[in-house]
Amino acid sequence: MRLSTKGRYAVTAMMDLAIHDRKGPVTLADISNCQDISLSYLEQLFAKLRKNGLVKGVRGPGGGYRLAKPRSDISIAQIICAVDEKVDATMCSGEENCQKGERCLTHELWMGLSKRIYDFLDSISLEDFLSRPAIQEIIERQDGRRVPARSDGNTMAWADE
Amino acid sequence: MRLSTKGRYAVTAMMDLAIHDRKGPVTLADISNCQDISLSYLEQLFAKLRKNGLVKGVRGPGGGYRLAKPRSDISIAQIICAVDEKVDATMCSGEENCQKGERCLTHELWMGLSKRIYDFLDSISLEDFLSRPAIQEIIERQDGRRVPARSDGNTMAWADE
DNA sequence: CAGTAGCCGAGTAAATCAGTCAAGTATTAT
DNA sequence: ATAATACTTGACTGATTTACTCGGCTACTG
Repeated sequence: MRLSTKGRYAVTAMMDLAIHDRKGPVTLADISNCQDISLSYLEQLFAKLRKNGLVKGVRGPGGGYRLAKPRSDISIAQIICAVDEKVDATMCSGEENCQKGERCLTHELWMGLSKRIYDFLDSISLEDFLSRPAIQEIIERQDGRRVPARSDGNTMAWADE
Repeated sequence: MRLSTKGRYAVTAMMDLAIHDRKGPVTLADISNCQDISLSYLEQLFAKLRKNGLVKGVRGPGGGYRLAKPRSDISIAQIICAVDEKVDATMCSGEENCQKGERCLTHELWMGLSKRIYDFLDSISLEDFLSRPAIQEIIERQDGRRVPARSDGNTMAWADE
């Protein structure tokens, strides 16, 4: 399992989505604004998240993305694996011929290690993180930056151009 | 903290070093043979490991590398951080102005997450891994591939050229 | 049917990875 | 001392990944 900034972007976006999921679909444009992630990059990430059954796309006006499962059923590990697509940690891809036909030191070492990291990340759900008080504060502050309520009639999407 | 193949190479090499450290300095050429890692790449990794006080270089004939500390005092986390050099997980590098002067969601999220991963990896020492039975087997098998005992008088360094 | 918003693919600059090559310098055995 | 050993340093490279843009398409809603 690889742990890179790519995974962080995905987790952050999923957090944002989880926070606002109750009020209906969330647009990528909103997430892009709030979390400062490029819209097109988000599209790529969400394409993978969708293929892995973590989110559902809702098309048309008023559409956006929704979580495909309850917050508590989505772990950090699932998100990272979805965008990294290379779950495999060993270079011998599961076979044990990595070193001249035999199992290498790395095999035992990294298999065990990455399994434990995976288990750890898999034990943390979106729900777990959202319930932390420090997170709650940030959520409230960021809400100010969000596009005003949709039913308001004026989305102001064009306003700053 | 980043988790990539680079870190794995470093950990594997350190494992190999830890295994044979008792018999005196270990050459990078030996590690290169046993673990199938490019010699020049090992040189780069060990330069960083040395700067971070994890290994000591011993020059001259019969030289090589030694652990700078007891096996039990070297954690997986230390090794990975040494070669990745970017311990920092947030993009705002510890400052909290990542998002237009304020703290971003990522900040809380990833700081907590990467701290827990770090703590986890930091709780595993080289000693811990070496004591595992499955590892012991591999060590014994790999020893056959090693350059014959040094005091033998015939290093055969030129033999296969 | 017009507009919103997801969907898809090609393309790209920059960074990182994994490795090579070449020229050193320090140490030790003889 | 001198040669051999072995670490040290730096420049350089191809491949891959990251993060991102652009352009066009499709499905859906009001």
